[in-house]
Amino acid sequence: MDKKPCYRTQDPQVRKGPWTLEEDLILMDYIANHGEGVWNSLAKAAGLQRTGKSCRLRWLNYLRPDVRRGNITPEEQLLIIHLQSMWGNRWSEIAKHLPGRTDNEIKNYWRTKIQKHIIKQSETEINDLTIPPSSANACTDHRGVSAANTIEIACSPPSDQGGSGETMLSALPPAQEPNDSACWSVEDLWPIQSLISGMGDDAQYYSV
DNA sequence: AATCTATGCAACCGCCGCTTA
DNA sequence: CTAAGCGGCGGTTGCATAGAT
Repeated sequence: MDKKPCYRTQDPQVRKGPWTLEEDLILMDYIANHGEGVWNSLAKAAGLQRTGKSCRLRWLNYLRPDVRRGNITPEEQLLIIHLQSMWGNRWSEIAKHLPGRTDNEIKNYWRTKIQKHIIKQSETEINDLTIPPSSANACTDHRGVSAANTIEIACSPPSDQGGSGETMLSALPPAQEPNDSACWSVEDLWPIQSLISGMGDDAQYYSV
């Protein structure tokens, strides 16, 4: 527990905000020589004026050599949609099935690309049902995207999906039975393929 | 060309569970 | 048994920039 949250420290020695190239190099160099360890100690030992949490986040999401950056592939996108529909926002679990992708990247991708289209689609369906648009807008924040968190589509907790050696689509868990009255999935609203094709210009990046 | 708006992403925040002394 | 420290997670924010007007 963060009884004394690091970020609230008054210590002027603790830097926050974007990492500099120099800081990146220091962290990478230290981990290359000493390995990952207790992050708070690592930060001090490396001479970084950062919190352990900040170092860990930077390393895991950006500096780690096996981190893959760039466009999400169609296979990855399908997997994200499928796993999110089953597990909800358990990004770390989802990330385990996408080698080289971080939970933060998947989370951002979901919120900025997929969620947006879900809301648009929902609003379209709501309009089709002649429900006043104000109802559909009620769940959007100042960006109009955040509130899809309220779309609770988790159906089952993550379980052992057969190990991490599986390749993308072969790792797809069996689809949930739609007759679970307490749960529903993205697929219940529209087919995944139509979701992708509905992404318009974005779809050009996902063509196989 | 200048201004406004939307978008993407890196990083921060706060909470929780586990471990250890 | 309990308190403190740490790692980890999900949600949120702020900034840079691309695109629209």
